[in-house]
Amino acid sequence: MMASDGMLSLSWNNHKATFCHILSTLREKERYTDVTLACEGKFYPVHKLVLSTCSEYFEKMFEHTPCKHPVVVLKDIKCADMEALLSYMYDGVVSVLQQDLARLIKAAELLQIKGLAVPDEPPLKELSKKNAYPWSSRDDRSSPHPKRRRREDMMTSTSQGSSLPPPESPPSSPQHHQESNQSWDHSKSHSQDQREDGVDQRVGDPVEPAVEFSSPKQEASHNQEPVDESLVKEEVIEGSEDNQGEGMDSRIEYGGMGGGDSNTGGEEQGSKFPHQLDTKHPQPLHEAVVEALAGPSGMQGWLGTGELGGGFSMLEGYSEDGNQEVHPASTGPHGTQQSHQMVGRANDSLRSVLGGAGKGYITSKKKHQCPCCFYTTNSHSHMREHYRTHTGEKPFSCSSCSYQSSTRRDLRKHFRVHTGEKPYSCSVCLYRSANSSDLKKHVRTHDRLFVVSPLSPQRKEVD
DNA sequence: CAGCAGGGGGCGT
DNA sequence: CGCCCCCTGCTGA
Repeated sequence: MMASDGMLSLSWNNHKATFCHILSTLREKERYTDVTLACEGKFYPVHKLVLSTCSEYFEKMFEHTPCKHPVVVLKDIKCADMEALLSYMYDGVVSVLQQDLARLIKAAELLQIKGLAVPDEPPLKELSKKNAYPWSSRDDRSSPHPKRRRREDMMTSTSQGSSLPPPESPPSSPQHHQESNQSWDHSKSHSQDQREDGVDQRVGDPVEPAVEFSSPKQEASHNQEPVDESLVKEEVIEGSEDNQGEGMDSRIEYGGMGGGDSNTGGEEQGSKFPHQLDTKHPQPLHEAVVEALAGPSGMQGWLGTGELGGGFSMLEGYSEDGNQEVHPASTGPHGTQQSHQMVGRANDSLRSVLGGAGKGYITSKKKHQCPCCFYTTNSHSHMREHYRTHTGEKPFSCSSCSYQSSTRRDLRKHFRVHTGEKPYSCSVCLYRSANSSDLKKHVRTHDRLFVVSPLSPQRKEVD
């Protein structure tokens, strides 16, 4: 306490600690929370104030979000990382396994968490000298900021001098932590429903009712076996209200053939903030990601090439509908298949990227980045279609058999099997095909038998 | 080799 | 968004 001219300066000795403690307590009790972060199906009611204070990204997001209690769905951020980051933001400290550090940093950079991804006190001198975000340059990656380095040192050292209890330590296997927190999830989900205003701010879709997030998740959590976790995860992230629209006409009636089960499949609309994120991350998180790939991430097997897609907008909200009911056509352990499919598709996608086929996936700046793989496209509808390869969603059902497809096109193509329609006919023989590709394949057989003389359009048999 | 299916890109509306 | 074209892989005759 200092006094001068009769004025007393009252100092609250442990103000910071108390303040942080109160904030954490408020968060624990979900008091005054005004934003909910949704991550891997978990919901984190938090305070805009804290997020805005700790992240310019969130600050900007809330600036553009008039909604009272938005729900921000963060895709491709592990809930363990999210919890760690929240602990970091609320407590100023977080414990992280060394093997999870790179991934955490990556998440922090995506969210522009001050002190982890960006300096909490930007060096003004450097700002004037270099660009506005010197910490985001590649050069800077090679030499982490003092803040991060200090934190790394702290985290790698066993003596964590913090009096604060360690946060939920990120599990070695990110696929399993979800179980351990399920009861918590449910409480969060229920609290979610208690919010007075139901307008959600979703990364992928700014205006979606909250119930669309929580209900499918709970249903999935209750009904699915642990083995379906990957599937559950997909469901949780996804909303479902648009399902209705597409699902209604998903079963196409061809030639008046019988109806069938109504499918409530569908998809969601485009995203808004991912683009913002892109613009705010002009530099790809290459190094951090590569770092992360060296870790225990399940993606390392196929991400390990270090070849990253252009935008790499992790928060691209390509969540589709939450209706993942197992259709009769889908036999076998769906969840397990799904997991395998995820890897397989990812490999396919990677092959596409690396093989490239001259498409320029890597270098071109495409708008939409699949959150599950490297696939990028300029077309939102193509992305939704592609995303179904990860979710396994097949909203289009054949009215004559149990066939289901992820696209209307495939269903139409399939239905020719029933109708016998073969619109593609060979100009050389009487061959007809229901599939244009098959016709092309067939024509190639002719090409092997005939050559066309440049002087005469007539084909000559060669052998 | 044909049939079927999955998946990506381009283009018009 | 829907449609179309394309390529590819798998399977069975």
